[in-house]
Amino acid sequence: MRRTAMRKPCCEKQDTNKGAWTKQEDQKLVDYIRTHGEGCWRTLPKAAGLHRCGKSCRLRWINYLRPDIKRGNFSPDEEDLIIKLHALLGNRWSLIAGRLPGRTDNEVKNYWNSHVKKKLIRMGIDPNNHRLNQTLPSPRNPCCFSTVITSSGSSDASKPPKTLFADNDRSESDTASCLEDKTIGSRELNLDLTVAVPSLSPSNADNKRHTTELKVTEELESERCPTLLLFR
DNA sequence: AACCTCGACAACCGCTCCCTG
DNA sequence: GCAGGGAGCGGTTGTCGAGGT
Repeated sequence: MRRTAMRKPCCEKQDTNKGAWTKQEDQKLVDYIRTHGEGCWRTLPKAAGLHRCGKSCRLRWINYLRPDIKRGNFSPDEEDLIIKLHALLGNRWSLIAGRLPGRTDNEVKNYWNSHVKKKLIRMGIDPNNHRLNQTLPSPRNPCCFSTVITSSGSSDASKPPKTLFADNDRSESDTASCLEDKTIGSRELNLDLTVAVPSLSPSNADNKRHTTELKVTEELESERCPTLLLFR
């Protein structure tokens, strides 16, 4: 890591607005990007006549103003995919969001933290490593697993589970060891982890993405993530 | 009606990555 | 090879509205 002492701030703090964006600011940003395109976020605020930090502009555009943003609730399919991808990738929200058309990393992250995480915890699953917690839910009452088990895309916890315990008499230890023994990788899930390339030119973005994909692939090769079993 | 709590989500901040000179 | 700078990412915080007491 490189830390540069006395590094210049990304913007002149005393001259920038903070907090919620106004309609006028949104309009200025949209108009500017429509005319000039994305890029050079550092100079954009000044050029667009905005008293905002470049980072703030970028975030506002990416998370809210972009025309291809999909607003509204996440579908059960999307939720399942988020859980699967999180099991594979961890907190790499941008990679996860890349698999969800119209969704942003911030949105996925927020959804994870406010919905999915709690849901998994309720089901006795550690959301950090996707493993069953020490205190396993009883296999005789497996409904607590229904969200992650259903492979049809439904994540409605009120519906009966499909399969985790095909044999409800399976012991807790059997289940745990079964989960522990499985090594799941991207190939088994048939997940193409290539992130959609934006319409911008190749260059920085592509190079970065390529590097990230390589890293992810390497990690997946050796990754052991037992709870992915639940999704198949 | 007033207050409190909680959930959802927008936005900020600090850090890291990677390109360029 | 190194330092500086821009862009992107993820964690965290702030704000607001809904629901409960």
